[in-house]
Amino acid sequence: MTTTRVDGRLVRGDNTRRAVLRRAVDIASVDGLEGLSIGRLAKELEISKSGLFAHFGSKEELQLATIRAARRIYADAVVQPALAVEPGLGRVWAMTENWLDYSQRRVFPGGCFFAKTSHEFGSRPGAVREMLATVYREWIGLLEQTVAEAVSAGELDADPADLAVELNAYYDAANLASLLRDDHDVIYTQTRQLIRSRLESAATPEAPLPW
Amino acid sequence: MTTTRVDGRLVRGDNTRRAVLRRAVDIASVDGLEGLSIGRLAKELEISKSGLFAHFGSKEELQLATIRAARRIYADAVVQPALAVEPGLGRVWAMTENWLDYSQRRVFPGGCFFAKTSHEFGSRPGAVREMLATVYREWIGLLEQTVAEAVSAGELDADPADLAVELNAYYDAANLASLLRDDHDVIYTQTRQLIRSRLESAATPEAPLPW
DNA sequence: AAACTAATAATACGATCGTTCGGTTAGTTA
DNA sequence: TAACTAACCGAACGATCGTATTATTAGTTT
Repeated sequence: MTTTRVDGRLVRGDNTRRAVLRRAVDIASVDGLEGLSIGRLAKELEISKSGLFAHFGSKEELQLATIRAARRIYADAVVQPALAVEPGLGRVWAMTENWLDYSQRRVFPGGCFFAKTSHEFGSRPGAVREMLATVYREWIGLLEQTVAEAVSAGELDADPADLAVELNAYYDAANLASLLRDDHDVIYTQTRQLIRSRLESAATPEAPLPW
Repeated sequence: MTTTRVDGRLVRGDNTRRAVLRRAVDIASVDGLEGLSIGRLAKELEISKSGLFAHFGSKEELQLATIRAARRIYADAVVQPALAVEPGLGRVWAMTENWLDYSQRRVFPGGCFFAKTSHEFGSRPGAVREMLATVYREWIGLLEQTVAEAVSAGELDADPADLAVELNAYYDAANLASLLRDDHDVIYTQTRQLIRSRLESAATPEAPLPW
């Protein structure tokens, strides 16, 4: 068996690391970054606890790596497909559709990974909270910029910072409702309609409506 | 020393129970209902672990009792003062002010107890999730009814179920932002303004604006 | 083939978890 | 005062937690 080297790392070890993190994000989305225990993770993957541990060096490093892995999955599911749509109201709507799909399809089995973990660590000082806060600011900033492009294009008339916060509020509310209620279709359908209404009230007469 | 009896329970034991739950809601709002450990709770209160445990019989019962205790505190802080305001747009606004104050004043040190624990247990089947789901439905129902009263009074023109969901979305978004950002004043001021705007857009011309 | 390195494993550590059991204290009732 | 009960405590249980140490395997390099 041959292995190649990437950035001085053996591919064998990197595959393990990837498998660990793929499982880790799923576990954490259900049981949190604290409920994500090293022993359980090793048992489910059928590898040794100490071998797994060696990849990260500490629980906190595992948690940080898990957040980075979740961020990549999130970027692939929500952000990148929206960036393929040209700037303007269409992209704002694409971001909305992608986000609600991401929550509804359960890209993470426990719903939005970041809603879950941000609430878990939001009032616990430390590196984990700092990273989650950074991801939060990144995301709101991206949403704000997306709205700002639509304003520049003359398709929306709104304060980008305000509308970004509002859109994000709708997203998270739908995600939380889906955790506590059984009628998921109702929730996401209602949320889509509410956001359409909100965007219509901010759209200029010339704006082509993307729905 | 004399003790009296209430509902067949000695007051001595009930005082202990109350003290335990008062501390429990604070811990859970920061570290979650799972991070709420019996040993830690006993140590902080300087009582024995087994004596504390005997009051509840199981960890899950402690968690359920903690949710009930938090619900009472929430009712006192948010709901009851709003019910003192006469039905209509004024009461809707009172609910909003009380909620944002409840979050901002940190009635629970970790922010909204229910945002925290609902995210923690939302994807974990069991009695705890069921109780949190019930509290959620209660709360949204109350909000919806409050809006409906304002509609009946001719002060708002909106679908009560929709507007209730929207208001709750704004509340939770402010709470989460306050967990991840440092500029709390900005967050709550912005949220108040956003909700005022939303309510003005739904208010009838005759409605007296309560702000 | 020998030397070397990265990846993984075996084992054990002290701490803490929820829970159980048996005893002790405090206070009521007969 | 004696009997009784509710409240509380001390100690221990098996399990699991994160982490450290030491060994072994797999694969590369010379």
